[in-house]
Amino acid sequence: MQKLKPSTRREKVEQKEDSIIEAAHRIFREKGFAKTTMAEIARQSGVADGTVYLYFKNKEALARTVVSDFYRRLTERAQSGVDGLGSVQDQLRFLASHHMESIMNEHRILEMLPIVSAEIDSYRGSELFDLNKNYVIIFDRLVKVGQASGAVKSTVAPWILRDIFFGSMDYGFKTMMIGNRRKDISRFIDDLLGLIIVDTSKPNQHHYNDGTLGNLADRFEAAASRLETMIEKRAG
Amino acid sequence: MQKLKPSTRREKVEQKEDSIIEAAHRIFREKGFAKTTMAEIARQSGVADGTVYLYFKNKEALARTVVSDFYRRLTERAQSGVDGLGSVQDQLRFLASHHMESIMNEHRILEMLPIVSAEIDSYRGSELFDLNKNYVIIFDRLVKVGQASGAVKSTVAPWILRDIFFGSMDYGFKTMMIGNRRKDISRFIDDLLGLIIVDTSKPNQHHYNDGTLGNLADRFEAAASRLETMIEKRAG
DNA sequence: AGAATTTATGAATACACCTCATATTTCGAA
DNA sequence: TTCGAAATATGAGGTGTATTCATAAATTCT
Repeated sequence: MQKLKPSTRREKVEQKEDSIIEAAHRIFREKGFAKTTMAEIARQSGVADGTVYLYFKNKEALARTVVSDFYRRLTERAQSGVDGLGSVQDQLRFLASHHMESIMNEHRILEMLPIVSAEIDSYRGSELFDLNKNYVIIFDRLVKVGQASGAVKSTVAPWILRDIFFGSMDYGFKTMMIGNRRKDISRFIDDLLGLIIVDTSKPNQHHYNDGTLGNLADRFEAAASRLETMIEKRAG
Repeated sequence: MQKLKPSTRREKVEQKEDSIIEAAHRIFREKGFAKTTMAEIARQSGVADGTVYLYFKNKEALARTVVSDFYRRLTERAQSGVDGLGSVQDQLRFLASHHMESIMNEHRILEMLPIVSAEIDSYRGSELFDLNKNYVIIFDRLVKVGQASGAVKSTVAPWILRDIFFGSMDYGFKTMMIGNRRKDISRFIDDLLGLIIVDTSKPNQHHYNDGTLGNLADRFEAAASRLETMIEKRAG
């Protein structure tokens, strides 16, 4: 399981730790927390049962490390993806797609979050709390910019928008998993963003539902456009 | 733990089963699935360890019963609460408040859902799946009525609205739990409903022909949405 | 090289779920 | 009321898995 020949002792130790984390991630991801045994992790890491406990206090701590690493990767990919895009709309869309894809691939890892978060009391200030915060702050920053430019609804508090954004997706993916409707994901993301973003074509309107004639016309055109797109797709 | 003197044998047996479920619910609710032991449940029910297994196949089945009962109570209270209200807006608001309150009081029970739902494959068609369906259908019905009358946004597919509604709350409650912000709940519900409901300040929801332009747009969008659904169905 | 320290091992322990041989209770027929 | 069969209850023991710890091996230091 080890990749390269280690030169220093420290490297050797770290490489062993990595091989344990790797095996743990693989098995947790496949079978979830309860059905994963420490013996299997030890076997796949190529170490003895007891050795795992030299690196991790217990099964929960090991799982916590795996979840932490998941969050780090998630954040890293999200940030670098967002950085490559120009408009807030595109950035939010990327963030949503990326989040959806990630939780679908690793939902077993995400399901371990309540298990490894111990008591909610002590969750605050924990490493996991910070990692989650670090991740969602990417969304917060986009919303801040978006609200300033009028691209994102200003009628809703940013932290509430954040809960709606991530909460909807975490829940929606389950629905789509169960219903075998992976193809509905992009529709889901479109609709979700539609509730948050003011108007993709006119980024200066503050209220979607302001009842003015101009807004009415915009909404009419948007609806017509959706129908056109759909009918075109059927034809071509 | 038993409440009244049983008269028939059947009653006695059922009362014992109830006392086990009661104890299980109390302890699961307090400590969650993993930290709850069957021995403790047996002790608090006033039966021997082995007796619990005469009533439930294993710990998971017992937990499943507890979760099922939770859903039944949840649905019952939600439906009767909704029935006593007149406008769709009020009904949705009640549903949201009731859901929030329930998951805050029994989040440990809700957290057991993935544990007791076995494999996602077999979840479909299971008792729990049906119970969940029965619960969320209350929302679906309100949305259907609301979209027809223009009180609820018609730009978003009902099943997506449902995921957004429940998903946002399930996620948001955690944020507010952690942040000790119970007082923000009503603000949260207001903002969430604001995204779904077309216009809160106009409670004359029963008639779609209120003559405002905003309502006109809603009616157009509702029609477009119906067309979308129709075309989609024809294609699939 | 040899001592000291770090790291690794896997048999033994602890603990929780669950089973099952046995005991008790219930209930209807004699 | 008594007796026997069926239903129900018991808790000691089996099983599986997390975790520990006495011992061994490997590494570093002198």
